[in-house]
Amino acid sequence: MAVNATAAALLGLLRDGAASGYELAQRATAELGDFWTVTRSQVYRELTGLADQGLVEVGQTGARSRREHRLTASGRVAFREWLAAEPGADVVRIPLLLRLAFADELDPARLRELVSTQRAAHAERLARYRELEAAALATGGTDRDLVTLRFGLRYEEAVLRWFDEELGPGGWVSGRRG
Amino acid sequence: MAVNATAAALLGLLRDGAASGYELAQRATAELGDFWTVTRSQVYRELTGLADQGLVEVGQTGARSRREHRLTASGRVAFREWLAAEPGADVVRIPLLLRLAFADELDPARLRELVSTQRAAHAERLARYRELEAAALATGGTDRDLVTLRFGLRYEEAVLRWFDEELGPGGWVSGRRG
DNA sequence: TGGAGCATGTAATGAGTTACATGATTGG
DNA sequence: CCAATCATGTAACTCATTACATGCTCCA
Repeated sequence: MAVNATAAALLGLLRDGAASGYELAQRATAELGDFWTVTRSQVYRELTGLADQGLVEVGQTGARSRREHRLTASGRVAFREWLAAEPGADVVRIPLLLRLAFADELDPARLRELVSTQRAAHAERLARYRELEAAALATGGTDRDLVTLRFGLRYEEAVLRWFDEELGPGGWVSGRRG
Repeated sequence: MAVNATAAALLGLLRDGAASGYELAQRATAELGDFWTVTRSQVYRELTGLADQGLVEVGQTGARSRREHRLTASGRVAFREWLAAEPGADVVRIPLLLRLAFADELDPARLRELVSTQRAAHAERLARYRELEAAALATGGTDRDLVTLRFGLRYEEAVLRWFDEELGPGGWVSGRRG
């Protein structure tokens, strides 16, 4: 009864109550959105698989062909098994890095532009995370609730520092060295 | 003539000379390995597409069905276009984070184990990056050659700090708080 | 000279994204 | 009552990984 991470995430979300695929996709975005993206299509595909394995139970078809999915006992077991299994390797893919690796053939002005746009995007994310953190703390969030958010915070901070120290004024993108 | 990032990477690597798919896969691992993984199967798939579009030229079939691929003029143009295009969004997927989000249902001892295994893996990577950096500096590597490596360094440093401050002694995984 | 290992490529499968179709609700 | 919007799901496609097959080379 091995499930993949995305299917497992759905099982995890179903602990909060039965749901349609649409709802699950929403829960996923709300609760995991920033560090584990799941699209609706994935949800439906995985739910089909989970139902085939008896890990979720599909209810009657309601309005707008809505089908509610409920976690079964074996679904809960499978979820716990996945939870205790060794996590897979991280996937980190930064399109900007790939371009930097080949930047010898890129016009310097355009390069500076790319870099500054990307930096702005990261700065924005960091700002958002800070707001989320403040909001969580204000409403009594525990460390537990914040671990994943804090990961995001540290990640964005590190990335920004990298931008500024490696690519900023003094870095090779602005033309002083390299 | 829009190409995806992986195909573009192959075009970029082909600037260093014609190559078989196998060789390209090796170059990709050697030169981009740590921040842009490319499998052999991907290489062949993309090469087929690139050949169809006339962006690479396929030579005669040699020993072991080896086919050499050469960058064409339009291939070079397509490469430059990709290079100057806006990079896509980062993909960062950390299976451990997903587990942490659901860790309420995980046995604390097992959780500590998972965390410590993952931490060790990151520490190892950091050490490797540091060696690579030292080696690069020793052989006269410029900042340009080091940007991507430095990204990896900062990333791993940030991740380790996160481990230690959020999950280490005092963090909720070791049971003091939360 | 034959087997270990490298070089080369293919097939099958799984995961993720984009685009599409349609049925209910609801506020104006 | 109808137009906008939300809820729901499907189909088609692209991208990525795993498993497989086979042909050279080379050295013990």
